[in-house]
Order: sequence, then C-alpha cells, then structure tokens
Amino acid sequence: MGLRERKKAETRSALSWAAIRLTVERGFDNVRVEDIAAAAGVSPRTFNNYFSSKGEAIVSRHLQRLQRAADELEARPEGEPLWESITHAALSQFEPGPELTAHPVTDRGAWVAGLRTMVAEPALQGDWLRAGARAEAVFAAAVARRTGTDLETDLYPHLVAAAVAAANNVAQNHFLRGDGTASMEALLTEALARIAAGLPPP
Amino acid sequence: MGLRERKKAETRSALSWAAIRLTVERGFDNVRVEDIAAAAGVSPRTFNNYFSSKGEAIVSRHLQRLQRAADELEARPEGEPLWESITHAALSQFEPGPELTAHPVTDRGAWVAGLRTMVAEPALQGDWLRAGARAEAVFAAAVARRTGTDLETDLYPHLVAAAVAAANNVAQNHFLRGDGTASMEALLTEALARIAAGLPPP
DNA sequence: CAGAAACTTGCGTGCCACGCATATTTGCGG
DNA sequence: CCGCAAATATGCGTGGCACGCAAGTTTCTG
Repeated sequence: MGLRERKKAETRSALSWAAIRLTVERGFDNVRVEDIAAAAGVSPRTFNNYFSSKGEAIVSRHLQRLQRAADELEARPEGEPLWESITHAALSQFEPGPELTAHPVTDRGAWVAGLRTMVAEPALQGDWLRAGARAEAVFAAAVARRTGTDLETDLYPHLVAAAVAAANNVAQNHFLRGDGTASMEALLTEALARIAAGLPPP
Repeated sequence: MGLRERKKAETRSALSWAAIRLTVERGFDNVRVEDIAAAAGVSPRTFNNYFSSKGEAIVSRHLQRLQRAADELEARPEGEPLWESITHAALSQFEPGPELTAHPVTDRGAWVAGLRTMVAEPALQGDWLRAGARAEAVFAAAVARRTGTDLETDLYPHLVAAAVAAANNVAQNHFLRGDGTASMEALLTEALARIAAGLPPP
C-alpha cells in the first residue's frame, strides 16, 4: 500500500475516532464538525471529503466490523453447515481489533455510559440502520457465493442476510436494554439458533 | 373526534401527501420545505411542527401502513396459528386505503417511475429504515400479547418482529429490482414461509 | 360567552453539506 | 534526482434546514 492510501486510511480513521470520542464525551449535539476536524488535525472542509455527515463518521467503525463479519463468512471451511458458518462469522465481529489497544480508555464507567447515550441518540438511528443495510448487502453476496444462489433472481441470500442482520440487531438491543448478565455472544447465538429453527411459538 | 384533531390529521395528511407528490414529480432535492408547505396551504414553520424533516413527511404514509398491519395482527382470531396470522397481517398492508381514491393518478407511467426514484433516493434510506424500525417495535408488542411472551425479558417477540420486517424488506426490494412478473403478495408470502421454515439451504 | 389551552405563524440563529477554485502533496517516468 | 500530472487538502461562499421563542389566532370547556 502506497503512502497515499495509507495516509488516507489514517485520516479517515482519525476522523471517525475523533467523532466517536467527542460524541461519547460531550453528547452528539455538543460536537461541531469543526471540533472533529480539529481533533483529527485536518480542515473542516476535509471532513466532508471523507464523510458526508457526523453520523456517517460515527457509524463507520460499526460498518467496518460488520463487513469484517461478512468476510469471515467466506473464510469458513467449505463443507461446514451454513448456519454454523454464519454463527461463527457473526460472532467474529466481537473479537477485539487493533483499534481497541491503540486508544486505551481511562474511565471505563463514563465511557460506557457515554456509549449508551450515543447509541440511543435519535439523530443517529438512521445512520446505524443504513450501515446495517450496507453490511447486509455484502453479507448477502457472501451467502450467495456460498450457497450457489443468485443475488439477482433468488430470494434466498437476501433473506438469510436480512435474518442475520435482524438477529444481530435484536441481540444488540436486548443487550443494551438488559442488565449485562447475558453476554452479547450468548444472545446472538441464541437469536441465530432460534431463527434457524423457524421461530416456532414458545 | 373533535374539530381540532380532525384538522390536525388533515393538515398532517396534506403535508405528507404534498411531500410525496412533489418529490415524485420533481425529485427529492428539487423540492424545498417551502414548496411542500405552500402546497398544503400552511406556513413553512408549521411544516416542522408536524414533521422534523422532509424525509419524515415522505415516509409517514409508509409508517402508517406498517402500523396498520401490526393492528391487523391483533385482530386475527385467537386460535389461528401464529405464522398464519402474521402472513395475513403482513399482506393486509397492500389493501388499498381511502387515500388512493382521493388522489387519482393521471399518468401512471410517470408516477411509477417517480416512485422508483423516490424509493431509491439515498437521502431517504435512513428515513425508510427508521420507519421500519418503529413499526417493528409495535409489531413486537403485538406478537408479545399474542404469544404471552414478555417484551422486556424475552427475545422471542423481537425476533419475530425483526424477521417479519426482514421478510417485508426483502420482498419489497426484490419487487423493485424485478421486472414486475412476481406480485408483491406472492413474494412476501414466500419470504415469510421460508423464514418460518428456518431458511434451510436450498 | 369568557378564559384557558392548543395551534399557527414570523423571525432569528446556528449549523451543515457541498460546489468551486486554488494550493499543496504524492507518485511516476525520464 | 527532478519535474510534471494526478490526487488530495483547504478556503470561501451559498442555499437550505431544523428549531427556539414570542406573539397572534383558533378551538375547547364550563
């Protein structure tokens, strides 16, 4: 990778990280685009060369994680049953990436609280969902390749991708709503299993 | 219903209808809030008393339809199998409402073309998804009542609602992508059946 | 019918996304 | 090692939008 691309990736990462950090610290609408750009050491105008809104910047890491999960699906062994592969791929998004160690959190309590309010921010709901939809599309492509179905004509890959996205969202919401006794991994695994079982009435 | 509420409902409807019509005719960003307000016979400032953005106004009819489907679920007979009730409820959103006859479309071809570009408009994607999420929440409540599950502690009602929303979206996207040979009803029925069958690999 | 409550409207403000022109940086071939 | 072309960063200006606030105006209630 040339210097050009590397710098671009760094700037992008710096911007999204700054957007998240400032939003967690101060709340979404106490952060101007100007602040984010300044924190990333770049001009305000440049911010909009990378992201078309504050929300997009904040959500971009989430999107990356989801896309990594889709890649993971393609990396699963060929013979593995589909839903097993899917479960592994979906769980892989929680493996901590390098960005976690790069920015150590000093006050974990305040950080988590800020994260919760950020995730709950109404102005960001559309951005989260859009990111989910984009990830769903690439996931559908992976499912299509894996199952030999056709993205254009078959309902199947889209249905599977949408169902996985649904399970992911439900698990996430339940996790945020709950008291933290259930792990995210357990919730997601259960959600996927139930969907693969056809959601029979309890 | 008093005069007050009736007028409010009328204004709201007029605004959303104007927003849709103008967007279909001219394209999303050739329509100012000012135009919508004028078309509805109301001041620009009043527009924002009803909707907090153009997108919300455009999407509001869609949201109503989805919420009607959730109501329909509660109206299904008590003994009916859950997925049968769900399918009926989901299909009910396509029954033409009174608003269709109130605003006859003159040029159907141009109208449909405009609708397609409106639905594809990137700036509206978040709004569509947000509406879907809101409808999903009320659908989950209906499922919880119907199955005797708990919205707070159980994953089940949320999973079902999310899966139905997923099926709905997939069917809709496939319909828009396709050539119109498959009916929306058939697509949605198939999608729901597949999900209720646990999405086995083909 | 009078007062309260709800709704509408006009005005002002701060912010934001983005087009365009210009300066700066990077990559590449000589 | 150098200079040119392409990519990127920046500054500036514009149009638009969401919303707070403070009157007006309409509807409801007793």
